[in-house]
Amino acid sequence: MLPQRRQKILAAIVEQYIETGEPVGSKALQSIAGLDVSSATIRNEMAELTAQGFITQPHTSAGRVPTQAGYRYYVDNLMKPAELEENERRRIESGLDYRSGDPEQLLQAAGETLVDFTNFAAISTTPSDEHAFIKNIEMVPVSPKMAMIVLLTSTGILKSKACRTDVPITADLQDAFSDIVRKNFFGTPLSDVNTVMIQTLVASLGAKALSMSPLLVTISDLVEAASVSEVNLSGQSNLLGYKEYNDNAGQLLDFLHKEEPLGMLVSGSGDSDSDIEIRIGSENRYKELENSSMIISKYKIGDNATGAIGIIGPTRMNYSKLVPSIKYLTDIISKFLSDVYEEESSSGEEDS
Amino acid sequence: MLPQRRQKILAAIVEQYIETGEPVGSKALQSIAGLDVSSATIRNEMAELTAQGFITQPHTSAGRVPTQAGYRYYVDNLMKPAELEENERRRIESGLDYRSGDPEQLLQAAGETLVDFTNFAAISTTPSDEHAFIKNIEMVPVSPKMAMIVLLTSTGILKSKACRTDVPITADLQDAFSDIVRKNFFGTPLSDVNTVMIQTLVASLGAKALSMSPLLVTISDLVEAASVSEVNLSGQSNLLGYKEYNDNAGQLLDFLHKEEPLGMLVSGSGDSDSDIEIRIGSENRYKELENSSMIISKYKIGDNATGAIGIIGPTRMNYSKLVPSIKYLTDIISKFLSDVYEEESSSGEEDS
DNA sequence: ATTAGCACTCGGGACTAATGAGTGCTAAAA
DNA sequence: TTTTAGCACTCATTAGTCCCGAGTGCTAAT
Repeated sequence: MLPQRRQKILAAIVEQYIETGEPVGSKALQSIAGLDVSSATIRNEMAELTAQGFITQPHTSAGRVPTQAGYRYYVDNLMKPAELEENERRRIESGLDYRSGDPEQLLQAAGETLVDFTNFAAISTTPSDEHAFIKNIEMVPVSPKMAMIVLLTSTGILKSKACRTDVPITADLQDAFSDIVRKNFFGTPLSDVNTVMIQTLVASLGAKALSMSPLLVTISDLVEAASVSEVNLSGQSNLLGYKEYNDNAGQLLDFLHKEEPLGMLVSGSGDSDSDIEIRIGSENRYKELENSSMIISKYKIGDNATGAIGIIGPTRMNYSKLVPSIKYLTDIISKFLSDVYEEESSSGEEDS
Repeated sequence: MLPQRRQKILAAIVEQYIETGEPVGSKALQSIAGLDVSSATIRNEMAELTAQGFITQPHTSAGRVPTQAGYRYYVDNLMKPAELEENERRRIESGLDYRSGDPEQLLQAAGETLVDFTNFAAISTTPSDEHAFIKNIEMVPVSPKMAMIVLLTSTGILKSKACRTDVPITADLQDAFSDIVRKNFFGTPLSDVNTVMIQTLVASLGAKALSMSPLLVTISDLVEAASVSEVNLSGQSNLLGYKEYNDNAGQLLDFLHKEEPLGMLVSGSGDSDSDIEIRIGSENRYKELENSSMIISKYKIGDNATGAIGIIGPTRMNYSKLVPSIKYLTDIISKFLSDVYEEESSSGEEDS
């Protein structure tokens, strides 16, 4: 634990640097930190902080800049989360519009809101619920040998896909299909639908197997698509403006562009004790992010489904202001989604 | 019309500049242009070309660079579209995968292909067909007071939206709904569905009006969504690499980010005599694009539906190579989509 | 009409000098 | 023992200067 005064100085350095982006020197600190000591004393403390690895100087004759460890210490011990102002609250709320009832849209909107609000890039995932089950499957004929299959899950995710069949689609076929679907899929957890399950089912169909097979494979595809939580990134171009990325912003954008690691980004470390996670610089496991920080917050729907939303920006970001904003946004999302979830859960299995 | 030799020189300048990005001088041209004249003669011609506004020099002691007018003249009169090599063909083809039957996906894939192939940004629109009509509308109950409405158009576009109802959804309601839908919407051109039409319909329902209203409004929304051709942009981050955008790439990306003008970009000038359109620098109506060129190609499905696909990049792009590539890609798209269209058109109105 | 020759221009790189913010250290003061 | 004043030192940054060389435009000869 750092001595009181040194903490104060570190906090002042971090906050000042976050605000101005310039290395901060001992003189400047004198007035900012509210300490009644001379700049020389502060310099001594700063030398200590430097030795301990919390701050560093870009070059000999410059002020100090927080290191990653410095940010970490600040975030863990010194930072006082700011109170959200009323107009900020409103701003966050007004960005979210949840009439549509579609979780994917809500998360998208939440991302956009964060982008507007923070001027960073935002990342969000649609809820993934290991206990989600199939609510409904519909087949909509499109042409003699083509149909749309529509899948709806208990979490409100809707997926659809076109499917070409080998044989013409007749009324009989449709009836048979909805029969099979009703018996085998309704209420089935998404995780239970896999290739083996589909093949076993096809095998059991006997004569109908040939005509049904493509349709069932399509169902499998849809379930797959619905299981994977979608990762959404927006506001990347905001990052271009920050001088810390300067010339190699392209690299970062390219990295963010290929979706694969994004899921990893938010899934992150398993310590679910805290609902908000701050990752600074190389704490992100990717070297492309070594100059970036993420603030990731998990939302919950009921007890099972979870997802995450957060931001990506330069390590020099206003943590104390951003954390409460993201927390607030997450709360709203959780509430919205839980409402719908409740509604749906209570609906039972009524059919027409 | 420029004299033969001057044309040759202009072409050489444009091509050389496109290749190297460096201003090209008289000496260099001597060997490139294949002219057996001295550099002094070439200088005289260059002076003429400069006077005519086709080329310019960045500073007094530098070589020449094509002006916008220079590119234009080159593109209109001098450029010989390159033959596509076999492996380039394959590369384009392999990027497109049209098993899914979903036009939106195909266009998306086409965009990605262009991005990979050209290293520029790609833009594409989904087909818009003024004669498109409603093929099917389904209602899928989700919870007591909530349903998914799914719309399918004759062009294969599928849209869905959640809808909250004021009264619980009963089997009766569902039957009534599909009855109304069948009678009033099936086969209706998208353009015929509008607020007035919906209101008239609601008014005619009498007692059922209250329960149906939200559902019908949702249909209206869906039709709206299906009518508007979606604009897709990808590969923006590629543009960061080009030094012509240097420091203000952010501006361009921001511009491309807000979707609104994108539709305008591709809809463009009405001269439909040529299926491929090249817009150089300020020929694009937006000042953010004054250093960019677009190559836009229109695809057709049957006789009605059209859309566009193209690229955006710095004016210094290899027009003679890109034009045939994009043309080829467009041909493939047209073919793919037309195939499905035929299939669907021939399907008639069979119902289950 | 073409060409050789030449003076001229000017961006960019290399080098130098001056500036000044900020430091670390030392020795005196509290 | 802690704090402070003072001072020499470092080094990024900026401005100034010089020089090089690619490329030009012009003129006079072919």
